Amino acid sequence: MPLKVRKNQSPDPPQPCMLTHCMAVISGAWAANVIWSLRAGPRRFNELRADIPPISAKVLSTRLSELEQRGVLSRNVQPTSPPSVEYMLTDLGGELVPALEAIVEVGHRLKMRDGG
Amino acid sequence: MPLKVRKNQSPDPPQPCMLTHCMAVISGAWAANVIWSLRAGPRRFNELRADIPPISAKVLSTRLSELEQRGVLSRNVQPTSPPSVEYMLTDLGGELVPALEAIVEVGHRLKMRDGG
DNA sequence: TAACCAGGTTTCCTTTTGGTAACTCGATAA
DNA sequence: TTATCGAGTTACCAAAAGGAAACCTGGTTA
Repeated sequence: MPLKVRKNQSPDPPQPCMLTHCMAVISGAWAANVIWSLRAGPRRFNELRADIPPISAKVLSTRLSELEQRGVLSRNVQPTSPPSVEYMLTDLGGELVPALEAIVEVGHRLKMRDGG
Repeated sequence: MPLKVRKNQSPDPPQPCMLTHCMAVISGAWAANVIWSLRAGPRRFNELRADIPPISAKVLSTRLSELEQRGVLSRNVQPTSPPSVEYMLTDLGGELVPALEAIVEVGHRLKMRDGG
């Protein structure tokens, strides 16, 4: 007879929806790094490029508008000349920081395990 | 004069390396969901497919071998007939669970914000 | 002896992604 | 009047990733 699919303690909805939803926010290339860079305060476009060396202007720009649109960060144009633009985490974005810290924690152990 | 790139409190190495490293583990399609499904105990291949309906056999299979190779989960063949295969989190994999819980937390608020 | 089971793998195709490099804009400095 | 700056955008391209569906294996059951 076919094996039974055992009940799992964790019902699929609603948790994994949230998981999927939030993973979508931090999954794009460099998205987590952008948030990480902003956790210590506001940064300008070119500062972020310097923080995250391999990122291209195109991808950074894409990522910033996605994150802004999702309410994770805010974009503030300073009326200087030339205008400079500062990005900073919103309250919501700030809530991602502990999650990323937990991820960094695990990063350490993964590193120890397969890289010395 | 050109704007200065301000020092950020967070040095780029070594933290974002860890972040990038660990994000790579949980970034593949459905990787986080697989870990989430396993957090309550071992599951078989077809159980995982049932837990995560839109996942294809190919992607699940790919994801499982990546996660095994990275030491996040273990694969145990039961000598039954036909043999059944159980996957479960390793200790290392278990350490990802709090990180995912933090992410789910934020998922809730993101949902409230842009979806009601 | 034909069909079914678990647990995959293979093939093929489409979509998504990210990278490079060149270009834009309005304002200011040389 | 030409170059420079910050902050992007655009066009183009290559690679990677994911989905669908068919196939495989060895043992079992109808």
